[in-house]
Amino acid sequence: MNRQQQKLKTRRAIIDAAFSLLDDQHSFSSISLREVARAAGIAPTSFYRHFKDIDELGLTLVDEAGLALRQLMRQARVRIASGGGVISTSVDTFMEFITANSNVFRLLLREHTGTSNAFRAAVLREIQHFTEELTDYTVATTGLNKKFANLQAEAMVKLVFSAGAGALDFDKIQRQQLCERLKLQLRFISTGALECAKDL
Amino acid sequence: MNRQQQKLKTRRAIIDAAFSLLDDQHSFSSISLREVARAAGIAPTSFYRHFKDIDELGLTLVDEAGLALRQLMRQARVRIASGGGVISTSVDTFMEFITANSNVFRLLLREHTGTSNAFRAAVLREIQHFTEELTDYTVATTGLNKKFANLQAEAMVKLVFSAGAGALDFDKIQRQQLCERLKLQLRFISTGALECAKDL
DNA sequence: TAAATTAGCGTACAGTTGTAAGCTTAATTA
DNA sequence: TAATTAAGCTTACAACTGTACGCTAATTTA
Repeated sequence: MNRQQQKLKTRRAIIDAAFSLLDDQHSFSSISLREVARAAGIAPTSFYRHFKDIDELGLTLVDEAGLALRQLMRQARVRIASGGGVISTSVDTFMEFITANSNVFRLLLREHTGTSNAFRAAVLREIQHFTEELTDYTVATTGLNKKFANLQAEAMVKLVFSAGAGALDFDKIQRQQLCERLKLQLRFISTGALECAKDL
Repeated sequence: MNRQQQKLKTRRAIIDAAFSLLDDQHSFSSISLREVARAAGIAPTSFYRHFKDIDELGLTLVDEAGLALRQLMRQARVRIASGGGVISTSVDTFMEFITANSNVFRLLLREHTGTSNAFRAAVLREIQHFTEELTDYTVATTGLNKKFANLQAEAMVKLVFSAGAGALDFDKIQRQQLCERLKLQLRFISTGALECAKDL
């Protein structure tokens, strides 16, 4: 095995270990460097061969989480193209994501309101990215003016994330109900934005 | 001084100390029992004369934060009664609150997505309380059916809290812009809910 | 007044943390 | 092949954590 390959492999082990340590009871800020090292199967001090400190690892996790989110969006777009309502399909795709990757979503959720400026900024970037793409989509498909489309997209993303946060504590049936409520609320927003645009 | 009075005074000192230690860089889970004791001017072990453990203190903080929030609602209602738009007045009142009590709001925001089930449940209760009151208000003033009024209220509260989270990192001018955007988004929801109710 | 209660303190201890220093060993380079 | 590089290890240390135990002193109760 290559030296570079080995290093990448260990780096991956560290990242995977960190993700595996996150659950409903453990946030990133609550896990220690030593815990991560233990889970990754390396000595505590070896950690420094890969990351300057635990925060640098954290930012890497946020980046990876953002990447997963963007892939999710692409998946949703493919599904929409092959039939099904925009709102319904997007919400379903999102809910599938947080069910399969709850720890990844939890990370974004917590660091969004966390104690590190850098983390908050990183999560915010990902969310804004999400919002921008939705804005463009809305302008293209509905012809709503850009400002309103952006307001609508922002409100929708916030609502979806908020619902996602709630879904983490729910079982399957409760999630189903949550989804239906969310879809109606998103319908309120899209209908309201369109109606308000008339009054300009 | 009474023994009971003295005990209450110390208890208050602990609670105030805990609140004072919260800021953008320090969440409740990141502060230690010893830090709180130090800030309250008591010995670490004396802490246990007042709280079973640090979590019991945390729940007390959440309760107090919820109380402050409910008082805020009453204040908003008084303001609405004496003229001014419902949405505009509520948003302004809310923003004044998080400006003056940012640490209190930060606590709710973080524990809402935190690692303790008890904390999350406690914050959720406060938010639901908030939502219920808004639902009743909406039914009474607009005649919207209860289900839609509840969906509308929930969406609005989520959006307001989400905007509040963003406001914490903003300066005065940015907050002003945020407020205007938020008000428009709330308008979308109220208009949309009304419009969607027609289609029943 | 005597006895009981209790808020608060000091000491102590075992466990955990981040990380500095230097060694080993295997891959890379010259 | 010999010299260099570097990933990972072991050991070590000071700082901090929560909390058990027993004492003191002052208030409350009998």
